[in-house]
Amino acid sequence: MTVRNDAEPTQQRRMSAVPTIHDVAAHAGVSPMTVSRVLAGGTSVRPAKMERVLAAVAELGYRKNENARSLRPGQRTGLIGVIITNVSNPYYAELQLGVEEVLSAENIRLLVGNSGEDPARERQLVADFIGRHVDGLIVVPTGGDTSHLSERSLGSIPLVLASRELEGIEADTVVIDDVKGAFEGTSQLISEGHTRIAYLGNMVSVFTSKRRYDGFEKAHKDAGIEVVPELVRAGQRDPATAQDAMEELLQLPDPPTAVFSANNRNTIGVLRALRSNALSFAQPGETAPRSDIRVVGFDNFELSDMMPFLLNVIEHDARELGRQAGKLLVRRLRENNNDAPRKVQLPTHLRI
Amino acid sequence: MTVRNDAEPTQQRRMSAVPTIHDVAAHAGVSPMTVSRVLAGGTSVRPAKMERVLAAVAELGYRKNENARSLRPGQRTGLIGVIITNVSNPYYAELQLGVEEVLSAENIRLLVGNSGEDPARERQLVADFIGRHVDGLIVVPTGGDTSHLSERSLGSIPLVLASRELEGIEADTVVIDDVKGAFEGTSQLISEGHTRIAYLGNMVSVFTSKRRYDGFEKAHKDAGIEVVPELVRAGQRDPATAQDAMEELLQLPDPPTAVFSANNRNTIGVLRALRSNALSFAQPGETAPRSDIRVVGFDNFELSDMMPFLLNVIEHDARELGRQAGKLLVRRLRENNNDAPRKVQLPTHLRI
DNA sequence: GCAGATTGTGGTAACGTTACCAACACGGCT
DNA sequence: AGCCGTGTTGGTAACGTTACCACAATCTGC
Repeated sequence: MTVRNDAEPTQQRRMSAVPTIHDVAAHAGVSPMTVSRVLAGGTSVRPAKMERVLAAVAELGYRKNENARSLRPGQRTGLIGVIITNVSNPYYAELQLGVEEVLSAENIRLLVGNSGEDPARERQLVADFIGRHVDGLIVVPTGGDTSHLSERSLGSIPLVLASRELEGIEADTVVIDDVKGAFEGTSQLISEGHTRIAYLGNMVSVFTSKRRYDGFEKAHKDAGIEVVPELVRAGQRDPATAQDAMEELLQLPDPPTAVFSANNRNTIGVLRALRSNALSFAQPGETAPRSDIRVVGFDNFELSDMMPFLLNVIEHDARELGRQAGKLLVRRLRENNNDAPRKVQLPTHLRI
Repeated sequence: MTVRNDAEPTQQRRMSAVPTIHDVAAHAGVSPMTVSRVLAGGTSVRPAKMERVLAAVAELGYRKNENARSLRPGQRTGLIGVIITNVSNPYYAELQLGVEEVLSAENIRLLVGNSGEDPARERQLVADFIGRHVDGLIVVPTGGDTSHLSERSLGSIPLVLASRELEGIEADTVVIDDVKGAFEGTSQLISEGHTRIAYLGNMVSVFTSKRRYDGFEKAHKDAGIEVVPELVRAGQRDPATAQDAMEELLQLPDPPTAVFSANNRNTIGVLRALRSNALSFAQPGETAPRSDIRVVGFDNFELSDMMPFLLNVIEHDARELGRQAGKLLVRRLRENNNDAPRKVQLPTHLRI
């Protein structure tokens, strides 16, 4: 039965603070090492002592201090950093949920940060997460300067890029098949006879936007028609600016007959513009607004099926994207290997 | 000019791993203490050395190891745990964003976990976060057993409850004025002449659900009418089950003429049920479904204004709720005081 | 009943950091 | 010249944990 020489302060601390392995050891009358062994799996510990230790753990409500544990060489923190551009976009909230689903099964916790599409903020978050010694990073990159995500900067911390690739960065990546999705959506419009199709999307500097525009363009090319330059509006990041852009398009002398919208923020803006346009021309007594403008939008979103206009969405599974990103990271962590980066591309589906 | 006796392994580590304060010290030709002082604010350090240290920090890309730092007594981790019930509900995603907005300004990072309304999972997350020595907790509690959130269990870790209170737990709390909101929404329906008003919501064991039901009931009482028991459906947690419940109500011999829905998940289910009902009775050629059933729903949600039926929502600001929760926690951390728990109640607004 | 193998246990050190104390240099003062 | 304060610097220890080693306790086989 050992007695700590500094039993007094420990006694005091126990009142308010988290118990340490020393407290458990003293309580069970063993050394801290024995406690550590019991918690590590209980090999080479006499059953009687093991029981005493477990009782002490339960009684004190002891939990390993993960921060102290991870300080020892070769130990992991059990933390990963997740940087998304904006959780308030339900698409990224789903992504976060998918990541958590996979990683919490591995008993890994998430440090979450929103970059808000700001490269400086992303860089700051990465630096902070490295300082906290995360075991890995899952990032939806904003693009621009990527040096903070380079192998030189991250050292041995595995990185998974989600939703967007980055030129010059070799890392596991999960993306969706933007080009094909946009191609199919646009082709649908063309097959219905439309030739003046508007495009609304984010800045082309964003990976997915560029790819979706490429698919939009390819569909035109394959059909032997040309994209109409004055109907292309890129740079809208939220429904409000998208609505403005769409209202502008509707004012044109020769407005588009169909719209391809490259993400859910833009689609919602388009629908709002169409409704305000339809209402301003509505007959008295007519309650349901109508519009003859066909809309196809990338990304599904909640209630897309309840919209008052005909709308087709190119749907894909954001939660699955998060799950896949999580799985790629877990695989890196488990195998600890230097395999070539893996690329996963998830399918899209045009919902009619 | 000191030279580390173990320069060899450090040299090797620097290739792949994160540099330590010793590496910086060696690089700048000073002791680790001087580096620490420079980074702590640079008091009592000769400008020349300070410059050398800062240069070394920049060159090596050194970042404090926050885990090691927080191990010292009296030091904080700069981490707080955020437990929400489900990020895929945009309401809670907004809440998370509001929390982050306030805490990232304080240079505090978020450990985020989803409880999925499962008390056991919540308990597990709390235990884990305590093990990581978070400086504080912001929790949307699921209810049920609350012992893991008791002062005895948390010790000195400050807790802020968001969106829901807990009986028997004394903690800073931010809620919205559920009772008043539900009262106003229901009163609106009653003032329009409705007397057979359905109620759809989550289980009454959930704090907000109970309060919203209370407001619903109070509006009836004040108007001198009675709640119709067979029109009350509680326990739907997602749109699908809410839709089922609403379809059931529509099948009743004497169906409701109005619906009060206690949260956005239920409102969406109600609208889906109304639409499928309207479509099944639609005349050939009629494209816009109609419904005579009046709906008022708690929580605003994106596109609520674009629904094909008349709908009033009781809106409130989830991001502001998150911000307030963050501010309450920051205040506790800063003042380190034992003030009585503060309660903040945010207003709702019936959108007509 | 004893040597030797085997298992169970504790001490020590180290992970990266910083509070505290001691030591040092340097200038100004008697 | 010697003393003392001020300002700057480094050594040491501790935070809570666990790998490694050494030793104690127990169990085999003769």
